[in-house]
Amino acid sequence: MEKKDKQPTIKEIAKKLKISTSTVSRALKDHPSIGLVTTMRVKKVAEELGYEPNQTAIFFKQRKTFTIGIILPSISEAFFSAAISEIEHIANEHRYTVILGQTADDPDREMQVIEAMKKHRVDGIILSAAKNTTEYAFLPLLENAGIPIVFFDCVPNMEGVYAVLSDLKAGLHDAIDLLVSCGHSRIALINGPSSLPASLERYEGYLEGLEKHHLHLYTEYVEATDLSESRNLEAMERLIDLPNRPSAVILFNDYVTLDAINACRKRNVVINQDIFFVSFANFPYWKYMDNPPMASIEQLPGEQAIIAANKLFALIDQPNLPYERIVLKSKLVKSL
Amino acid sequence: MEKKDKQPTIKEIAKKLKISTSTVSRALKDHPSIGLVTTMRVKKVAEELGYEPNQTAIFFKQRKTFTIGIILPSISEAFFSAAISEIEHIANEHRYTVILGQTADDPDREMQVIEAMKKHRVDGIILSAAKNTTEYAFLPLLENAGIPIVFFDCVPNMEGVYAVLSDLKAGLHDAIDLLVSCGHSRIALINGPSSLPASLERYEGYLEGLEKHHLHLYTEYVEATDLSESRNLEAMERLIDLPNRPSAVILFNDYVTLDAINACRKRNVVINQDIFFVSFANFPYWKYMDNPPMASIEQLPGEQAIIAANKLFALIDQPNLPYERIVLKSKLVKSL
DNA sequence: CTGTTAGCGCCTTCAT
DNA sequence: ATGAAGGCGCTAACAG
Repeated sequence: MEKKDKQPTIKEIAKKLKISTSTVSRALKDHPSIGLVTTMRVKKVAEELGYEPNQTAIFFKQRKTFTIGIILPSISEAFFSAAISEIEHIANEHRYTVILGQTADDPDREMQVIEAMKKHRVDGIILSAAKNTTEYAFLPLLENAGIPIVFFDCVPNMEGVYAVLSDLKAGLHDAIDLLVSCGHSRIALINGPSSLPASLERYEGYLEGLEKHHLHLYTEYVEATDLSESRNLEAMERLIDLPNRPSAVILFNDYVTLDAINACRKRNVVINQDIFFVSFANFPYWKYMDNPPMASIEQLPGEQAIIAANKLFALIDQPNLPYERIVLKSKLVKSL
Repeated sequence: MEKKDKQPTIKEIAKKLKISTSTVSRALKDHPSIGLVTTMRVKKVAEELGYEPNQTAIFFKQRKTFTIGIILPSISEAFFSAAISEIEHIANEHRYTVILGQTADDPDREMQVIEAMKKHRVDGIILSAAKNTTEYAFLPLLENAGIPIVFFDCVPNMEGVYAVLSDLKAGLHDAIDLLVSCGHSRIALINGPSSLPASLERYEGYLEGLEKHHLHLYTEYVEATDLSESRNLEAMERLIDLPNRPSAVILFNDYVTLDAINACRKRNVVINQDIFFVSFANFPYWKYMDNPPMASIEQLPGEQAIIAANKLFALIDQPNLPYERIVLKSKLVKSL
């Protein structure tokens, strides 16, 4: 199982030059106290031997791995892969490496991944929590191990953490303002599972929005789905079948919206004519669709990720920054 | 910069129990020669202290990091993020960690990322090469360092490597067969940059397909784009404006297709009526579109990734497997 | 300027 | 069944 590789070490360089390893070590990093000639000679031999410092030894010695972990429910979702992409960029600028973990929204998997990262001695973690994580048992563990963690997007509802998130409520208010200004009063909501904080937030924003415009809350206008395709379709079909069909629907996210669009197609309900959609944008391809939602509430995965990453690197340099909850105002983007 | 963390070590456990570190080390891994009682006592203390083995030390000692690198042009592209997701899964089953690098299709970045991974002493690398990498200068480096590498999707056109790719030509033949069977004879191709092997392969497949059906090759039916939105649009517009406009177009990939769809919309050319598309599938959302291509040549990112990952883990266990080029037959998927 | 020494945490012969 | 000792590759006091 051992690698057969016999990579050159500073020891060999030292032997070859009949000098000490410390001199080699210093020369290699241009330590000022080493003579120019020695430095040159060392570098030459290093070059010849194809020497490369053994990072694993350095990590070990420095007690630092120059590695951060990103943990997400799912890598392949556009929202998250956009985030990873940005974080990788920033990490790269800081000469850090990124290691990756997927939780599939399973709190147990999440715990495992975090423990694995802790074992790897990552210097920090960026986490978008599994949607139904309720206990953050890993927080004291990480705290204890001195590993800073920054949450983003799906963040615990508590003090004493670093978190970056988008303010969904503001987006919802804007959405309802827009719909009302377009003459809508029968506004429905297809929400996500009630277990999610994200769902609660949307619901509250929805209520507040209605209230602000003195619109009545029809309970049959509030649907919930577990985000599966079939449930998404059913939820939309129920709304379509209502005697007083809503004229506008706000949807939990773009994937729900895609299914809702299909439901409308099946029922011959014409989007942006018989019914109007406002969605939470996770889907970068609306501009290619014939019937996009009239507006999307942009959750800015890239921006969230960038802020989270910068915060993490700040924490790695300076571990005792005050806890902070950075809330990005989600922006309403009109597509029509 | 040093972490203040003072995590417990086997030494502390040893001191506490007044036994030697070697005993602790062995007890912790249930070495048969350690008495049951000692083992228990050791484990108990380890538990109490919240001991966790320092992986960086183990990596260092074992000369193995249980880490693999994935290097891709862009993490956020659906094709690649699907691949990452699968690879992360498999790595996880093998108790391996995944580190990530993006090249943005830049050969220099690619080289840097590979060097970084080499420094990290990853146990293996999975690489989808930058689209315009022509020299694979890193191969001897990795060879030398004993780091196995498996290419996937975008692979070097040479012997002596492990590669997984999909057979685009077969897909193209199927596509042309299908189009001809639907009565098309004016079949165009919007290809990618001629520098890409992937473009060449498509072009050859296209020629072969035409030939098979004794169709004439009209040079004006072959467009190329650098994959930018504007070039994609222009290419399609030129085809639309031809006096003998093609009745079907095969497109380099789905993103080109999306733009081509928009070009048609602008020009009031109705898709799946005035003109038909066959694309290479990188886009999982056609089922939600009103005017999808009539068929897609599926490149199976997930499958490619799974095979590549399995191959890599095989190589990590057994470094001298014969070189192999695994070609997946790309499947034509009809959407209409 | 350069060498000596010691040690990071763990594992592994080799003794006992 | 356990301990002692040495070393992985590199760095960083501390001495010269």
